[in-house]
Amino acid sequence: MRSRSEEDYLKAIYSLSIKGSSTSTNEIAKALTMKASSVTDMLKKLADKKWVNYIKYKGVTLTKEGKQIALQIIRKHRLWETFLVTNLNFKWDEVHDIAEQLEHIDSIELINRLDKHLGFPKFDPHGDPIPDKNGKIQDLRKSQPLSDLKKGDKGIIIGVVDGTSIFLRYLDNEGLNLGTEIHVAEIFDFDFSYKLKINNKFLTVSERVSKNLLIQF
Amino acid sequence: MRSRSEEDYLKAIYSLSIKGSSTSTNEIAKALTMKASSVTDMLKKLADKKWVNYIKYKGVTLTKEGKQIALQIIRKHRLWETFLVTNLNFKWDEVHDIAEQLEHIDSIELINRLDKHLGFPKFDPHGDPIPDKNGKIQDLRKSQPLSDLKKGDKGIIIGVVDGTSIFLRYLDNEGLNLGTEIHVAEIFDFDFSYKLKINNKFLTVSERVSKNLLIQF
DNA sequence: ACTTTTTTTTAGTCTAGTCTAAATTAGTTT
DNA sequence: AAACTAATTTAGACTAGACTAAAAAAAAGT
Repeated sequence: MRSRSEEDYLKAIYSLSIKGSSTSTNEIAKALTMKASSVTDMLKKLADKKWVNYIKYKGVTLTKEGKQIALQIIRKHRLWETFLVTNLNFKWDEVHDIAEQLEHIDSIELINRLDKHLGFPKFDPHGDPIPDKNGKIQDLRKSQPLSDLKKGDKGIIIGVVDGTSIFLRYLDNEGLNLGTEIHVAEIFDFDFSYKLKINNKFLTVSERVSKNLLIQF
Repeated sequence: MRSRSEEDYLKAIYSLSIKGSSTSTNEIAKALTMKASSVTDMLKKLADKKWVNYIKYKGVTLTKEGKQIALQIIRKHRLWETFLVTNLNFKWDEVHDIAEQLEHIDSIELINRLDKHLGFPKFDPHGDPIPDKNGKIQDLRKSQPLSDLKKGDKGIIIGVVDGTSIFLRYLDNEGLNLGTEIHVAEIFDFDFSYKLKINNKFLTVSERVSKNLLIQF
């Protein structure tokens, strides 16, 4: 059995090792808002359980088993987020904290049935890929920021680069939801803002927004 | 904030006070498979938080606030059970352990939306009433055990008296699901077994079963 | 009413997971 | 390479929530 705390650490280590391979004590501490000394303690426990490779002062990596556990937690998190948005009509910026709790519910059968119920989605409402029951992640969906599109291009919104709450709320307000089809009507050279055509209405967004919105390739 | 442990105690005390009003330390210990000394410790903490009225050696009752909390946990438990059975196709005997975890997820918004999604059900798959968001419980559904019916009577299965796993599995196997309409074709005097007509098929059940099945009035 | 049994509480111990403060190691600068 | 700085670990303390064993109170039996 795994404690909730152990799962939080494994997930954090996984996320941090996406960029570089090895992760430092301080990085983990910051990610979990804990003190470095607490992290050291836990890393020893995780190493005893063979979920991480840990060498004093040298940082930490996940073992195969540790990575598999992390992927299953991420799978649960993203499936629950999908459920909350598509079945319970939550906005995509409201679901994170609830999914953070639901991801620790312990039942493989539950999560496989939820997966089926949702139609085996490959991406969550933020556009992040959902690992399958074996931990396999679909090749990243081909996408580019809106700012790479040219006048006349079309595409579908499939995610965001920076998922902060304020930004997601803005998108929601403007009707820029996941799955919305957009059409670049105009690009204004002087400030690189984009005039979009969406369902026969026009909307102009700033350069900043255009760099943050991911459009299906 | 409440810990999972505190919630488990409040729920147990609520369930035990359905019959008698006051509950003893030993009863709680047995219900939670803990030692009496652990229960005493926790009762003091719950009393400090004004969730129970506790007098040494004299047993314990819930305060208004404590009862309200217990009802909300029961509400969550039963709504999740309903979700698992009606949306994810679990059998009614498979859902208890999972609901036991889900009932501690902390989000009022989540549970209200789940309630709406399920169509504001008044009873869970076991036939137990679901408290509403104010903790109100609908008057118990009028029901009687099958053993009270006479030859020729009709009714709908709405619950069970004893919800042990073996029994529920038996029912499932025989096609005796919640909501199934039954018709008493014959009662055999020599052993009080019941011959039922269900969707034009016949099925005989023992006296024991007939006392355990609740039929809508 | 006195003794025995049962129930409940107290006192002290243990573990997981956090913290602070001090010590150690690694990295960087001169 | 010595000295300083930053990162990491160690040592020791704390809390919640469980436990065991012993003491105290209540209930039951004679």
